[in-house]
Amino acid sequence: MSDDQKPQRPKAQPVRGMQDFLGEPAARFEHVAQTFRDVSRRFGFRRVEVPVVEFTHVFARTLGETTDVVSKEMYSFEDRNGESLTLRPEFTAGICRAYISEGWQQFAPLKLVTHGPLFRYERPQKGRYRQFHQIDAEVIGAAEPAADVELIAFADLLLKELGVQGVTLQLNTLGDAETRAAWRDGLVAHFSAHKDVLSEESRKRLETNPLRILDSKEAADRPLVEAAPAIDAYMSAEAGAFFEAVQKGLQASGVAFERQARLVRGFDYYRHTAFEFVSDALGSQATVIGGGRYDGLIEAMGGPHTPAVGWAGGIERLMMLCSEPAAADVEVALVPMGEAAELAANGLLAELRAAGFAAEQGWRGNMKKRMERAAKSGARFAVILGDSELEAGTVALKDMAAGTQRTVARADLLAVLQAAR
RNA sequence: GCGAUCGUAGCUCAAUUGGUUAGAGCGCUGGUUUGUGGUACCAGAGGUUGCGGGUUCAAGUCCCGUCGGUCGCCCCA
Repeated sequence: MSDDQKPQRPKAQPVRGMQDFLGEPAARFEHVAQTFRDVSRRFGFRRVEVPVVEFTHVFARTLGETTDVVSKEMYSFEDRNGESLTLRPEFTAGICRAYISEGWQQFAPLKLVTHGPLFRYERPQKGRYRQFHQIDAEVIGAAEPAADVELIAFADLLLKELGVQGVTLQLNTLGDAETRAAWRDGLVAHFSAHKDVLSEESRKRLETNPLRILDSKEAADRPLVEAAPAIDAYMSAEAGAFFEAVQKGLQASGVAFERQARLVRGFDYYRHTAFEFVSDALGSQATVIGGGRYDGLIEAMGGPHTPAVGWAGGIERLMMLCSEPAAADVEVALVPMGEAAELAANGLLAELRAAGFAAEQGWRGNMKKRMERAAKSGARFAVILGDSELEAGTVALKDMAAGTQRTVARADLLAVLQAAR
């Protein structure tokens, strides 16, 4: 690998579409993840960990082998055995694979959350990176509409806790298998009858994925889409009752939503509930959290018939929308002067940290430098410790915001800080 | 995969129709003050102008290529 013949070293640069975070963006990232963990705990969801890499067919099968999603947009490569592996482009397929592999049906119904990096081999652009991050929630093994309600209420509360403004929940149903099939046929008939007016892309979709014509961006398709039959005309009694139950449950939970009859999911293992939390602040990449019921997926992957529902949300997008977190990393900064004080500072730090304080000391520089660093760290208090304080068994406690300073007995410091908390 | 656009200090940007030694602010380091930060003043470090080639007496500036960023198209699980 390293070629010491050549003086030219490779540039230190990230792989295309991958990014490094430090400081404010890193804090926002952590804030989203932290809030997600907290809200998921309140809803009784358990953390699940699954691999970042799976055999390519795990994703290829669920996405449809022939689409260029598979051929072009998955981050795939061969390992040393010539086995085709893929960096996960989404969470659901891997979690379902684990559910089958590990026999997790014994725990059903399972309420699971996870978050972490995902990968898609696309040209990066605004809001889309090759490595990106999502939060994810799934309920596996529950056919009840109550599961959909709880899952959506979870997302709703999360967005509220994050302080995300201007988001609306759009809700639709894709019905059960028969309803969906009948609707699909109805749509194909409708669009085929007006094929000549249809945009070129939508004409292609007519063959591959007719439901997707409904969210075509082409202005030319608008009137046709408006005139297209809604699913309601094809709804079976069971599917209608299910959708009704979800809507009533949301209303009872105080979750606001609006019916969006053109909201669809492309793949045919999706059933019933489909929803998206859509922001008006993000341009074309408007969805912040999207999900739905995928009762057919686990069976399609070779497992037992298992109803399931889930959602995922992009952390980077949520970062852009949430109110900025208050970044107070350090509470107490120690400013020791001289070797003896530096040594003594270690004991103080240990005591403070054991008591739950975020505390640190500057490692270098004269007093001025250390005070500067203390100020930059955002610490509320500076604890100044020099030879005279050591002798007297005291410290100087400075309130950084007020600029006031007083002498405190070393033995009382912890109590004084706790009182000020 | 296709298209547009941009690459100058760690960051944000200057630099006359091509014309001396490529500048500023912020940040960083040190000092004014070897015991006091968030405000002041002084000084310093930091650049092969992304990389390679070409045109020219002369290229940060013009041309070609290449790599990278950004935005869009395709796609969006």
